[in-house]
Amino acid sequence: MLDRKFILENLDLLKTNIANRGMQVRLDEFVQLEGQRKALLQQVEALRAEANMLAKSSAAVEDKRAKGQQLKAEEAALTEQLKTIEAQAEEIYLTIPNLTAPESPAGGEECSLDIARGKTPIREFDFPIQDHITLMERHKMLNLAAGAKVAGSGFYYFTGAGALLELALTRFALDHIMASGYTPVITPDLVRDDLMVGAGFVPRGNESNTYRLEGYDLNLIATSEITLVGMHADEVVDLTQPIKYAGLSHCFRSERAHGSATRGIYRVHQFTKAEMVVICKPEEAEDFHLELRRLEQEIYDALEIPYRVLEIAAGDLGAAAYRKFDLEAWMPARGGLGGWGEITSTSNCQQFQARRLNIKYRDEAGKLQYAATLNGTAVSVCRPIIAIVENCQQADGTIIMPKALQPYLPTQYWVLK
RNA sequence: GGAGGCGUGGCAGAGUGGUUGAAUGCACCGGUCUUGAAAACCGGCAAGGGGCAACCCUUCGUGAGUUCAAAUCUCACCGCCUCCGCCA
Repeated sequence: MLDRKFILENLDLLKTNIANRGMQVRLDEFVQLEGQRKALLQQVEALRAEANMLAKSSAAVEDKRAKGQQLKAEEAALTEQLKTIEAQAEEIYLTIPNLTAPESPAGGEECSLDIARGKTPIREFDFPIQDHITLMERHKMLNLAAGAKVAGSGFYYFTGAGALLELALTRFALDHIMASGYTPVITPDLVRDDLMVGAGFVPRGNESNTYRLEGYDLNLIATSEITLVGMHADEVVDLTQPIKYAGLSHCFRSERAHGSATRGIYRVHQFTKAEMVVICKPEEAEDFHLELRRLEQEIYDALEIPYRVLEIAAGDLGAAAYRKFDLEAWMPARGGLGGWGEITSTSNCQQFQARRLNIKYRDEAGKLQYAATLNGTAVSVCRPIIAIVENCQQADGTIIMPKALQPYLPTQYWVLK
């Protein structure tokens, strides 16, 4: 969230920003409610001040009692009104998005800019190619039918080389980012409602893309970003050195897949992900955002997967993101003719998330400031697997694993025959 | 699962109905001293909100309640610790 005062003092800026993001926010109503809230708050506080003074005074107890009870009744009535107004204002407040970087183009998804390419060129195939489902089933790496039987559509089993490939990918990614000072962390896969909201996710209602546990104040996490950032909620953290995590967790998303571009394991309800999170001083955030993007590019260059880098348009940014880069891998069989598919995403949330979660640090002057938070995907397992098996397939149906994964795979899995 | 105990400022730790937003120590900031540092000594130091300001309001795990008045009493919830039971 943004600072309340900042919002009220920069309404035009906010309105332009909301328009650029293609969002609907009841900003005028918010301003009106805030006005009412402050007026009521002042009345309530005046009554409380009077009651406090009375309680501390040396008046006779009987007088105190009579006057005090009267003040308390007045205060209770006004407080009731105040709570209603506050709740209404809060509801809108939570929908106000972060500001947007000047680099982010206005407009929706189609306005995102293709700004860079990976080192690996797109391969020309001189034989009819197969999609990841066919390839993985052939090599007994994937069992979609069993996933559907046991947990429903959108679930799957990784077997044999598939299972080992998940482990190899995550371990490779962790090693790579650990070398840049990221601490590996295995987090809970469940999280309480308040931290979910704090991180910017919606646990309930139509807009929710996440699972909630019936009877518990708990949700399956959509990303370990939630638990990694939530780890420091309500804390004053030491940012002499930035906090850098390499999180490993399962991720759960309830969104439904449809269309040929999402066949197989492109969009699933559960996947394993190695995630990078940085908590730093706001003035360092831009640099770390570039570091996260660089690490992502290094990982997919090493895996020899062709990709492009997108500067994400305002309309496709999450509410918390100030700026976002996506890496999209070339998936040769996607949608039949091949296509780009998102494999990573890195966002600079500036102080937006930290303000919600109350994560602060002490600056050089000793003052408390909100920290900046950033996140980026290292490896979100399913989609890179699609890219690897489709890009590395041979005319005879064998798959040659990227060299970078060899240290993480038994030798008999270096080439899947 | 049974029994008991605890949850106070960045940390440790006093405080059981009214002048306690909270003793004390550590940490931190400023100063004296010192060639410099340390030590010692002096002073400052919770957060959030409202107000031009004086100043006011809120916060002692969370929520509800009792009272003119709650860190302090009651209830519920959350978390932590100890012992017993159960068990990898």
